[in-house]
Amino acid sequence: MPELPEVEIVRRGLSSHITGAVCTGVDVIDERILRRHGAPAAPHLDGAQFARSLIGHRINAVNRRGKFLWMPLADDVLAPRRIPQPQQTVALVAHLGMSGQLLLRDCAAQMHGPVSPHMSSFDSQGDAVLGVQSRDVQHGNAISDEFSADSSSRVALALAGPHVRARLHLVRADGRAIELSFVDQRIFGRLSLETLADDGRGRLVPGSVAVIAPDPLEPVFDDDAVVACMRRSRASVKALLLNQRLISGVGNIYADESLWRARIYWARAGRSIATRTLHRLLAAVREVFAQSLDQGGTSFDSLYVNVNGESGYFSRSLNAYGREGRPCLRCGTLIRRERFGSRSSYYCPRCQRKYSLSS
DNA sequence: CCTCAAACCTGGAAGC
DNA sequence: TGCTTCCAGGTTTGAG
Repeated sequence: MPELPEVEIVRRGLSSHITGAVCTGVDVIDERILRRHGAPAAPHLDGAQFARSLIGHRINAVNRRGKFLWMPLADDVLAPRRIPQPQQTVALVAHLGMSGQLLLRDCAAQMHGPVSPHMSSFDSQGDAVLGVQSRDVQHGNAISDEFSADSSSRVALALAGPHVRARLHLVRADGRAIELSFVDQRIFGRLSLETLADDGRGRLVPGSVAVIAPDPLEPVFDDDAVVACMRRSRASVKALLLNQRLISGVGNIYADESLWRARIYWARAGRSIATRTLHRLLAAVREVFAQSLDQGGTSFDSLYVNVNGESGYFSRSLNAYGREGRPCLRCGTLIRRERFGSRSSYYCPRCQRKYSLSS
């Protein structure tokens, strides 16, 4: 499943391929991808609204914090007369959840000539000539379909392939047409449109990102402050690592890997661990991230595929996660698994002592 | 403050 | 073989 390094790999791929591209069409194949996380009945755009808000906008950049990706959109090229509201910049926000993938595909058909800021291929009503398609496959009904004559939900689903939940049609500045598909088997991933606001640290972020802390790869991440916070807490060090309001981007896999690397038992309370050791833990988190990034992202269950559809390779580098009963690669002791809430923690009982030794 | 569990999903694995 | 149940994961929310 995608964690921070995988998301960063996706970000790099997207950034190099679609920065500056204009959205010319949107297919929402399964509206559940548009729901908000958490709140069951939280308001969200329906597929048609989502498509309408996206079409005609230019993707200005691809940013990341933790496991969140967001793409700030340039002023509406369909309504250039509208007064720009710099404080109200909207971004397309994506979270891959457990099984999400963002896949790019070059379209055979290319547009003629470069895309200008005032594309003639859009009409004055703001509708893209390429069409707005939004379907709810669960009900088999086309919500809005300008090509209803030659397309049906069944056709759309067949064209989409398995687990494609949404698709953006993009045209780059060089005129090349590209499809960006959001594929997600388990539908834990999310797509949303959110306005950007200052996060209090001088960075413009979407609302859903404003509530989480910086990730360890950001320059603003403050090791001393985070360690101090951990030293004050009675919570387990693993719970602290997974607390997105303290550190973002660390998931279950990399938490176990980092703890193994720093030789810390997962259930020890933060306040029971020496300041020096906690600094070592943060360093270990970065090392594990860096190692994963070097290898181009990880995949141990083949659900994760990078932006071009290639699988990552990091699975072989896991030292603790998923290795119950197999020898620790440092000391040979068998890796154990313990329940951590409703999930698992893997650790080496020899390298990661429950109580710190004299050191 | 902290922990746990539920809800959201699917499909593979395990149990019968 | 075929059915049912369980489980995994990230995130948010709410109860205790």
